[in-house]
Amino acid sequence: MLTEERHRLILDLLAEKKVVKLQELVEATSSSESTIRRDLSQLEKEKKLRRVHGGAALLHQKREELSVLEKSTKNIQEKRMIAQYAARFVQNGDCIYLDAGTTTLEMIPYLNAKDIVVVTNGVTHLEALLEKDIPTYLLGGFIKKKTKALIGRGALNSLENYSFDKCFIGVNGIHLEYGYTTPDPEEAMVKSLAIKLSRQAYVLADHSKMNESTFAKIADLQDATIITDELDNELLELYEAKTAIEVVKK
Amino acid sequence: MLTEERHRLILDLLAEKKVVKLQELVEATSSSESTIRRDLSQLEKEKKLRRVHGGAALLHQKREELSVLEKSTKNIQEKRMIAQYAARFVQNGDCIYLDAGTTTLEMIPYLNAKDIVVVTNGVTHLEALLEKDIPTYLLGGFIKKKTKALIGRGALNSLENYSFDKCFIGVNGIHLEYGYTTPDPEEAMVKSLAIKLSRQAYVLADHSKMNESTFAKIADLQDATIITDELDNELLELYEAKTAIEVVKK
DNA sequence: CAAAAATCAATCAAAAACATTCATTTACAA
DNA sequence: TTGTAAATGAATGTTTTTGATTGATTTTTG
Repeated sequence: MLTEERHRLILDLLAEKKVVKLQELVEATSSSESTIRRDLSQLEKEKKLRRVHGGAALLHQKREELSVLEKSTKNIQEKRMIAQYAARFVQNGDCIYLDAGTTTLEMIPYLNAKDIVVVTNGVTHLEALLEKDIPTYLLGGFIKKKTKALIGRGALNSLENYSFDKCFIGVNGIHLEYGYTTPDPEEAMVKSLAIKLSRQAYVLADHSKMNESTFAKIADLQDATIITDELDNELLELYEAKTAIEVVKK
Repeated sequence: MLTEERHRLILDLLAEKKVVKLQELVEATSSSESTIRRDLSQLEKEKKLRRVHGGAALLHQKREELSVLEKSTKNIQEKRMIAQYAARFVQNGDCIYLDAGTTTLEMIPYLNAKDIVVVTNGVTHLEALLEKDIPTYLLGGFIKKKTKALIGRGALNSLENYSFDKCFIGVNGIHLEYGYTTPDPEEAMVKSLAIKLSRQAYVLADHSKMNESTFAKIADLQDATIITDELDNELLELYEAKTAIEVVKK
């Protein structure tokens, strides 16, 4: 393949996709990494594109990713730990429901079981899921602007058509007496139904959510297995008396 | 083979392929490398082409890259023109369905009617819709990776719960005999149902789609109003005999 | 924070493509 | 036919391109 051809192909692919990985280009052109790197360097010199770690991007590009990055730096370590732990429960062939929310979003990179199918109400989850080539179904319904979660009657109707091996739900409060809670009743209904439709339900929450309760109840403690990252022994015993609980070690 | 002949052949091949390898020319002309090199040098001097390592390329490859950009920009402008025109049909209080696809996506910035509600199967439409603070419902269903459109039984089920004042559908073919068509049958079903559920349906397509047909039929011509950007008078009359059609002026 | 993995730049030798030269062939007019 | 100029193809040494390798750097992971 001619240099000229490669350059053209690279720019075309880039125009189409906004960002391209080096490996994709290696595949698309059947040439070596070295060659592609040289191409990218040259094209960058010619101001045709911008190199980024792992590939290349269009010159003038939005910084959506940046804002996502900024947003997620805070509790991310803890959430990722929980997410990674939770992802281990997913087995080959499982049909799982992934609740909207950052913790469940973090699970996706660790979903390495084969032949799984994912249903979710989180629009933000889509990109990551498709990136991993996981067949994905989205619930219908009303879009909640702030969280980009699908809620309402449409979401419940959609959900009723499925049943799951496992579901993974993010919550805002876990409380010995009040069970699992979240601030938005509409979201609570979706989470609640997802739990009912699953053979096994997992609730993901970092330690700041323990012994807290918020407005809308999702389910009773015993309806799900808790996955969290910290809990002193005294409380652990109290919770263990009521339901299964997994505490992820740091 | 005559020199003149060879030169003509080279230029023809080049015009067709944009880039041509020296070896290809050697084969095509049954002459030696040296000869072809001389030809290329000469033609370059005459500004008929540009030599590149390994062969030759069209002279204004750079400009042509631009023109690819221009072309896509032009296409976008046509699409935007159609989209802007279509957006005028949306009135205060309307419930509308926006089909997935780039043309309907372009409509969103022009949706300035008040109190409208939008239902869509295009995940990519979401951001723009929320940006404009338009209450939005998403269909459920399976996510088609390439287009990020929601399709399949889930989408149809979701769709059945609604009915619309107007729907705006992108198509790949408009044909006097075969009606509206699109390549993917799954998408066709969704589009078809949306049209059935709407009091008034609009089909958006630039002129390149006119008199074309693709695999899967969506609906008959008379089931929707066509909005396009170019059509000679003769054809216009033929179409007008069958359905309403709006031709957007440049 | 440290280890592991991925990505990167720099270097080098092999392969491909190059310009140049020269002997031979071809075209064509004398 | 013959002379001459243009065109051709082969041979030469040079330059460019390429893919592999190395160790450095960045990013991800635990």
